[in-house]
Amino acid sequence: MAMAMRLPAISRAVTEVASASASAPVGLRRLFCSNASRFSFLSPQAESQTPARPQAEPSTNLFVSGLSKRTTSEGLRTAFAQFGEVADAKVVTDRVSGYSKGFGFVRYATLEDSAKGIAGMDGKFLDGWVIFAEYARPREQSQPYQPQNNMSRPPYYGNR
DNA sequence: CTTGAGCGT
Repeated sequence: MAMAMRLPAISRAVTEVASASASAPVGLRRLFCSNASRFSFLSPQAESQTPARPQAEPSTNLFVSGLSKRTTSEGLRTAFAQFGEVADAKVVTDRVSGYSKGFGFVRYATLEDSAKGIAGMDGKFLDGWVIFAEYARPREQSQPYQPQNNMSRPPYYGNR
């Protein structure tokens, strides 16, 4: 009775690992599959079909995630500067508390440097955490601060 | 103020 529970529990765990690898972000997926997906001659369709998580096109700007919440913008710049000229490095912090959100951005001076930065830093350790570096998606809103929530509707307190 | 899977006030 008690022994019979063990085997299903194991196979369930295996299934969960497999599905986690399938639904994980591209950076995280490298943990499970490494570069094996590059050799996709066994399943040629996998290459032509758009994966669930499309990668951003190459840019000088890098999205870096998996950061320790103790990693600062200066630490980020120092780590990535080994592989190229860093024009800007920024750990994203909560506006009110000021604490790191665990990801950030690194902008290199050139596309060549940003490619070397990904190659050199993606999957590496920084402050005790495995970090992921990939090309950043273009920002959704433009440069000056604009609240994404439409609070523009004036308050209305009834008559008069 | 350190334990998340995340694209910037």
